[in-house]
Amino acid sequence: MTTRSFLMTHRHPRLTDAERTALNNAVAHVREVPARHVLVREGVPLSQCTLLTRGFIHRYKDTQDGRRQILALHIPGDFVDLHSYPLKRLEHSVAATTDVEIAVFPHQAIRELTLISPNLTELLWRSTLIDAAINREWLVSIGARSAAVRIAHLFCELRARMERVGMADEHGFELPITQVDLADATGLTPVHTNRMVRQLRDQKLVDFRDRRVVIHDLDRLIDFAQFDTGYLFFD
Amino acid sequence: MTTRSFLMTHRHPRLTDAERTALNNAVAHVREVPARHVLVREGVPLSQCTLLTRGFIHRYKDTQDGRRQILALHIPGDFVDLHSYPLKRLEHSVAATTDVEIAVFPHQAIRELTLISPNLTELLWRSTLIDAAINREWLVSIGARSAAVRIAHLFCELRARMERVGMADEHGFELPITQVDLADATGLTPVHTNRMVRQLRDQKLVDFRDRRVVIHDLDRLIDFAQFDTGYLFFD
DNA sequence: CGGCCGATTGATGGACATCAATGGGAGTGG
DNA sequence: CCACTCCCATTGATGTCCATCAATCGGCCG
Repeated sequence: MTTRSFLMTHRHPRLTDAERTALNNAVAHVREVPARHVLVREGVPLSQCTLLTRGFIHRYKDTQDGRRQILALHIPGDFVDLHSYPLKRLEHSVAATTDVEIAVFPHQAIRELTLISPNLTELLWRSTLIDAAINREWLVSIGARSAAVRIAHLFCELRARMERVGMADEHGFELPITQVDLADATGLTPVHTNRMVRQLRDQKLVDFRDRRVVIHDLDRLIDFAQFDTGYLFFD
Repeated sequence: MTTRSFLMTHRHPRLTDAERTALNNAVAHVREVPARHVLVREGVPLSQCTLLTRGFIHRYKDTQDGRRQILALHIPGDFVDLHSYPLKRLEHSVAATTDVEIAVFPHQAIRELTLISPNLTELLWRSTLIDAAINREWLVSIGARSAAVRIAHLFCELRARMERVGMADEHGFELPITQVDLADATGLTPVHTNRMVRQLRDQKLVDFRDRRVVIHDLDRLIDFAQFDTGYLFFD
């Protein structure tokens, strides 16, 4: 499977063909993992990274009192835990949200990439920082936005990211996560999440049902959600 | 001033003397900036990074409805916006919380460092990722912890980080920020923040007053705050 | 068919927000 | 040296958003 292009490298026209090839060759193997499987457990020393090629993955942290905070939702094309390369371990866990297919990059292979190409290194570094920018936007959402806006904002973000990899258009996208997941991502209870989802539906802003997000009027949703793509660094 | 060691490189014994020197030589100049001065505005193209050498800096984002979410608090020794190097711009703003002294690193100088030393590159990369880990812990705090615990947790974090640079001990530390800042960092209103600060004081867990955090029993505070240093990657 | 999970809805409670006012300390100008 | 102002801390009263508790329903699967 190493003949296949795992990374959306067309987004990075500055990469040379050699760099592109090296990147694809860094994949040790491809693996399928069933939904809910925990890929990485908090604190465990790691020696490889995961690129998601199919399905959804989330990163999360459990608190002492039994709550779960989802820190990130990943879509195909995302380097889920590239930050484990410089950090050596993660301070959170990683799990498959749905059945997934992943490409495994040994840390050693990434190290070799960084040795041959500062350019590629910067690309990878940048990728981990865009993840961090998304973390910060979620911080703004949870800290300063109302429940309904928070949910709408997340839908906008996921739509924008998924559109980028051809999995969404202005009318919506498949989102195979539960309302419980959505609640854990937005810092709300499942019950209140359900009510807010209903409210957004009633207001005809966005309809999340049957694992699918349907958008009636994207501009109106974006306006409601106070959404600005800037933090996704699509440039 | 380039003879002075700006980075806490003793924390990274793997660096060679040459690397250490190169890092220190990458400083273009040192500058003083008064409290409240905005160092970086959201979205503006950047060509340099800032290392904080004295005082406090915060990173924040203003929302449409006039709220401010503080995304990070920085203490001396922190590379405040190193992520602007791979990202070229920031999606948030950066401001001096107090009067500060900063060391300026041109992106070009950082680029040269990355060309001569993959080792150093990884150190810098790692530094930006630890910042991201802190972002995520704040996400857990705001999303899943009560107001009082949230505040206590932030005090624990700052204490641990400041102890590392000799600015705190088990009994407390100077924290020259206002309750309004604390509120904006924790996603609470200043009024409720004030009540929680008082409650923490009454419970003799931690006393934040007169720009100083006084801790009676650190173990008890850590326990109350559900604080675990793991995410700070002190290893 | 029974059991389980996720979605849904109602009733109630509580944590935190909002509104409003006072007080104190620091800086400024008369 | 004393008003005056401004910012920050503080407190009370009230309101509301979201949490909690509890129950039902539907679909899926063994």
